Parts: sequence; structure tokens; C-alpha cells
Amino acid sequence: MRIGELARRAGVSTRALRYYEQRGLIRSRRSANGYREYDESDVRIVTEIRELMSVGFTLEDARPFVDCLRSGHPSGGSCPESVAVYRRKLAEIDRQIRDLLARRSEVAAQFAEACPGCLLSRRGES
Amino acid sequence: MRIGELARRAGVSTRALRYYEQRGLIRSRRSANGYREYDESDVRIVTEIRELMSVGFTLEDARPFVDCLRSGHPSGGSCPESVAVYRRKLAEIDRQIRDLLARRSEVAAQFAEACPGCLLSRRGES
DNA sequence: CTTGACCTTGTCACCGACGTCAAGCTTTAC
DNA sequence: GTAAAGCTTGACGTCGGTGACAAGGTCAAG
Repeated sequence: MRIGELARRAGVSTRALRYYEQRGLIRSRRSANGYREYDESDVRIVTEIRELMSVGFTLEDARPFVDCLRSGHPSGGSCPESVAVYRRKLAEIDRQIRDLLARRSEVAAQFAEACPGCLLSRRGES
Repeated sequence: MRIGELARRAGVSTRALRYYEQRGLIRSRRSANGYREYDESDVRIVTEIRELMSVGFTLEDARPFVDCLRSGHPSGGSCPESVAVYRRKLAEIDRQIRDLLARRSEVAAQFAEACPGCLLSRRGES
């Protein structure tokens, strides 16, 4: 199939697909007229990429998953490299949550100091 | 005082000060040779900006606080506009925390599905 | 007079994942 | 035959807050 069909079936723009190719995440054959040609497995790969991005992974994060799929695994997340990315992302999210909680306290503290009485139990404070 | 001294006293770069001016957050008189001239109140203003930025506010978020200080209030956070920003930021942080928690669950769920048994109670799950 | 510290404006570079032209092919449908 | 739809590469814009130049003007000390 050509790029337009792949885009429709995977739910992305053609621009995104060319970008993924440029970054080395997907590949394409070229037909005689220079058009990109894809097969079914590419639908799976792009879908995997989008699924990962929808939960906050970057394209680089998705790379091991793509490699894993391409090496024949039915799931992109079952290879050791992918598992490492999962663990890293979970740790990253945990850190971000901690940072946000800390920032929330700081903001609330600044608020309370700058404007005593303004912060009347509107939301649950920790 | 000139830009270098203000930068030192407020703990920012001269580049940052020119940027703040370009964005309309601080102002400066010019001496005969074209150099920017500041006074004591500008130290307070820049300090306020940095304090807000250190807890995740953008420059735009800081604008009402600056206006508040300039209008004579001892605290930049005591004007209604500033209070509104505080509330908005707190709501924003709360939303980000909720999003991150949701994402964490999604990642953990994807992980568990892609690689059953990989996610052996490493961290506390909700 | 010269060095060096300080000041000026203006511009490019960064990061990520594209959107949005531009200008020109090919193919399909009528 | 022609218009529309689809394809190609290339390049700039986005967002925030600077860092890092370039190319120059200014001022005090020696």
C-alpha cells in the first residue's frame, strides 16, 4: 500500500509517516514512480508507535519496540530493551509526579504567604 | 544601576533581563550613552519573577504579579489578577498530576499485557 | 594610547513532533 | 483532455527561555 492508505489505517498523517522514516523508525520500498510502498506489518508498527506515544513515550522510546516487532516478536514490549524502556518510563513518571506534588506545595505556600486567607479549603490539601 | 548589577543582584543573566524587557515585564530608562538604568524596585520585581518561575510559572503568568508590585502592593500575589493566576496554576498542576497518574496506570497496564510477569511488585501500584 | 570590562542591537540555535506551504511529479476519474 | 487527488522533496514555523555568538560603542584605569 502507499503512504496515504497506511496513514488512514494507522490514524496518522502522511507527514508523520515521512518523519518516522526520516528518524529511522519505519522503512519503505519505492515503486517505479518513486512512491513509498508499505505492507501489513507496517500498519502494526505504526500502530504500536502511536499507542506508545499516546501514553507519553517519545519516538526514541518507541525504537526498541519497533525493533522487537520487526525481529518477529508478536508483542513489541516483550524484548529486554523494551522492558528496560518501560521501567525507565515508569520511574520517570514517578519522578514527575513527585516533582509536581512538591511544586504544588510550594505554590500553595507562596499563595498562602502572599495572600493569607485566600486559600480557603477549596481543594484537598495534603 | 545598570544591567550588569541588576543581573548580579537578582541572580539572572543580562540576556534574561533584556528578554524580560522585550516581553514587557520590566522597563528601563536609558542614560545618555544608551545604557539601561534601573532602580531598587526593579530588583524586587525580577526577584519576584524568578521566584515564580522556580515553581513552574511562565513569564506570562508572572505579569500580573509584576503589575501588582508596580501598583504599590508590598506583595505581588495580593491582587485579584495574581490570585486568579495562583488558582489557575494550582488547578493546572492538579490536572497534570491526575494525567500523570492516569498515564502511569496505562503504561503499567501496557507493560503487564506486553510482558506478563515482568512487572513483579517493584513499586507500589495503586 | 590601549586594554579590558561593560554596554548596545541583532541573529541563530536549541528541543520534539510534526503542520503547512511551495513547486512539481503521477495517476485516476470523467 | 483536464481536473482532482495523491505523491515527491525541501524548507520554514511552532513553543519558552534563554545561550552563544557577531560587530560594534563607551568608559575607567594604567
